[in-house]
Amino acid sequence: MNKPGNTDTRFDPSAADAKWQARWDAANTFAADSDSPKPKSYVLEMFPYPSGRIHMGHVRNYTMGDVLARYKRMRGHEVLHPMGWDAFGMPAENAAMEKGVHPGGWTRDNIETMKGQLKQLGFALDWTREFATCEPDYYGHEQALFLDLYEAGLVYRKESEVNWDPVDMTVLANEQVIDGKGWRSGAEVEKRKLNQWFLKITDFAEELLEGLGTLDGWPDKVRLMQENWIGKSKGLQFAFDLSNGEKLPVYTTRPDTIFGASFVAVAADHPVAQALDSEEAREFIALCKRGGTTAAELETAEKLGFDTGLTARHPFTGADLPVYIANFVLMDYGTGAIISVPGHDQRDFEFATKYGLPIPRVVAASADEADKPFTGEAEAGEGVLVNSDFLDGMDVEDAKREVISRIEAMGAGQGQTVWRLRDWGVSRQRYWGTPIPFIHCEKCGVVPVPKEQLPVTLPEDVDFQTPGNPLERHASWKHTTCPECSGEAVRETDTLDTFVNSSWYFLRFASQPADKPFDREEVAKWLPVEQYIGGIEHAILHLLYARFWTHALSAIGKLDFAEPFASLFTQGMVTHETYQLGDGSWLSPGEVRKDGADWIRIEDGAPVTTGRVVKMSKSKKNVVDPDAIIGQYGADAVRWFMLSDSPPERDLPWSEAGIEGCHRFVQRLWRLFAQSDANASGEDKPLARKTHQTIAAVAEDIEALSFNKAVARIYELTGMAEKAAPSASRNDAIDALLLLSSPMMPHLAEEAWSLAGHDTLIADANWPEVDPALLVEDEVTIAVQHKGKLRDTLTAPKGASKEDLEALALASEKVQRSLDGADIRKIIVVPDRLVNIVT
RNA sequence: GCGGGUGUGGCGGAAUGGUAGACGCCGGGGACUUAAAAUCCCCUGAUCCUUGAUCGUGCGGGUUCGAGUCCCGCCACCCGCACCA
Repeated sequence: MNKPGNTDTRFDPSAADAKWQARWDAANTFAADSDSPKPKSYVLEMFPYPSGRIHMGHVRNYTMGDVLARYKRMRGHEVLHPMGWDAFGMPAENAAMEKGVHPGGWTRDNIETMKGQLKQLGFALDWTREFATCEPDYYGHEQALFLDLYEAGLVYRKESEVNWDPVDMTVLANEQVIDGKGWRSGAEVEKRKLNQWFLKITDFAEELLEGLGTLDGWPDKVRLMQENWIGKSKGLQFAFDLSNGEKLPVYTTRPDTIFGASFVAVAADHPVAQALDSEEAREFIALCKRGGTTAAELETAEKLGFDTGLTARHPFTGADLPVYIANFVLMDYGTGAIISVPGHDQRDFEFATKYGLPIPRVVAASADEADKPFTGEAEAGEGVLVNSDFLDGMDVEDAKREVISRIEAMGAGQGQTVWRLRDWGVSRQRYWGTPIPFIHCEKCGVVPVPKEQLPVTLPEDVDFQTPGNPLERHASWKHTTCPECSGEAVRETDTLDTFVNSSWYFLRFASQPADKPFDREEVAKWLPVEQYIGGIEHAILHLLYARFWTHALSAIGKLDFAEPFASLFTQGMVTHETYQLGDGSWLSPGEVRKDGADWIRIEDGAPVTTGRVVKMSKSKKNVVDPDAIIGQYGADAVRWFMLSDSPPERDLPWSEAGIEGCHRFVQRLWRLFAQSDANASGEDKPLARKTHQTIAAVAEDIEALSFNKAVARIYELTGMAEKAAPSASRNDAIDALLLLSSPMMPHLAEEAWSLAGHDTLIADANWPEVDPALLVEDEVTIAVQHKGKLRDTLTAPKGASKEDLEALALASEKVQRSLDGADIRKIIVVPDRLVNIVT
């Protein structure tokens, strides 16, 4: 270390932040070189939607990725750490409607603002690869990929009942309907029939499920959520002979309970139900359709049925089972018809109870409980088969196999796998999205736009004063000629779901040729993403779609790997206390202050109640704007706060006191450096040890993404160095502290590094080497226990023998007092750790 | 209902089955200062008979020389899915 003696003892972020950000930019420090011989690391955070301003959630997400990216660089990796914009989507159109601005202009303005904010935070991003998905040089390639998938038979169009959001006037995917309401608008979703474009994600159901097993770097929670979403179930499909001579296929996962069947039920929109022409039947079907789909309604919905008068012949007993229309049977799962076994399925139990149908027992805990009555609910568990003819005595699994093989032998049905996953409807009746590259011709039908005519670009002159799709209303845009017959034709006016945009952006970051979406070899240099970081809210939608695109592109030979993200980390939210007036209205943190033990509104002293600490949201006004905080404390303090205290997967409660503390530490570390004596000499062994232990531990912590622990260790070493007398060891400790904290506080680290006489950037420095000899202590503290409780601690040389430790422990006065002459039965010695005396 | 997770001081949280509460925040006391800011030092789980001891990681059991950590049974809260046959 070589530092001028008169270094200012205050660190001024307002000068240093901009200075170093400009240096990194000028030197292209963080541009990733695909041809570098170094090992490659791709660190990616979920790219933001340009909603207007960066919020604290972004800051936390990108700070974590940044620390990892900078750390990897210091570890000699060539790091790809890009940033871009998920720039299509409805808020832009809402802004257009509300403020009369163009969605494109609004979006591009937001991008500029937010990019400036990200730059202020000093992220080590490769801005040369930046793109926005709303520009033709991105979405044009997306259209090409969509056509590739079409050629591979993975894109199709069909009329289907869709979830129509009456407020946003658009179609929603199943995944975008939450409790029967639109995920964005919150409006009650209606059913409509429309011609829709679909992606055949179901072709990959098995693959996507199996792939989860290879994703060791993913949280179990997310894998499980995806597994449940894909929803594989194995069972039996077989057909009943109906009394009207028709066949009725049903699906069941419990073929073992077939002898317990007491009725058959079909969905209201099942053909068997639709074919009934009585007035009562039509009324009942209408009643079912009206039934709400919200969680609360489903929970409390009474089981309702309508006896069709038809009967179904049991394949083994020959008994005639009544056929009902039931409101709890879903048309789009299995065959839309079920075989009902009330004894062993709760829904069937409720239904049978209501309509007085028999509830036979066919599974019991043991054979002698074959006639045990039910206690008010169905028993869905394991057991042994009873009252079931040839199945009696078998366990559930054997009985399933037996029934399936007998049904198969009879030719009445077969074992079958059913999935919960549906194909992905990607049509949106929206302007601000990727135009779907197809043309409708009266003569030739639906014709893909030839690739050489891509991109199909959005028209700029559109109006948003009328609801619905502006592309549909545009005077000229949709009128074109058919690529096949050259006759008059119209363009598809639907645009793609924005989840398509985010399903391949990570490929485009890795490789962006002008003439194609990506270069396969170039992509292979970087992918899969080594560490992907984002919010848990994307556990299913985005992550499943992105996996599907990668699997699909791999299947059609465009990629050499199927899974895009080797490791996934889902960070917690940034939360803040909430403030409310007596009338329930929310106040922002800036409007209130603490007055003694109470909280009041600054403006008029009105009493304020403090509420739960919840996710920052505009509606509860508990937001803190990053810009203001950066202006006040500088980027490093904000970054440090984002990493401190809370484990990254948990929520982080923002507090004024917390950021103050971080600011204090920034200054404290700076002061330690500024007030050090560069010419000091001499060794301080304990400090040197602590330094090397810290280097090793911080590296481990960062690799495990345990930033809060890394932060705590840096505090510890700082504290020890502050108290130590000047020495060469102390200067080494300060050097190490600058290096270790440089991924977290890069501006301070650069400033100090340059003042210390380095003419290179600390961003380009290597992670400090650990001296293994200094990792081990030569003296250790030994705990001495008696009766399982700590009685004394003593110091012993590292590696002392059991006998020595035993003797040392027994020599302790405190231990002797505790023993009080009792007989010693046993002494347990854990070397370098403890001695436990048992009496 | 099904599945998963989490419970440790006033708060955020540490702790390979081996000294519970590292580190930070808040709070209290003191130093420096004309004063303030900044900074520094000390204290800060509870209780008691306070040189010390007892209790203490949601609750109840268990395994162990030793349990926040492992096992069994509960409770509370959070998240996901949800008439999926």
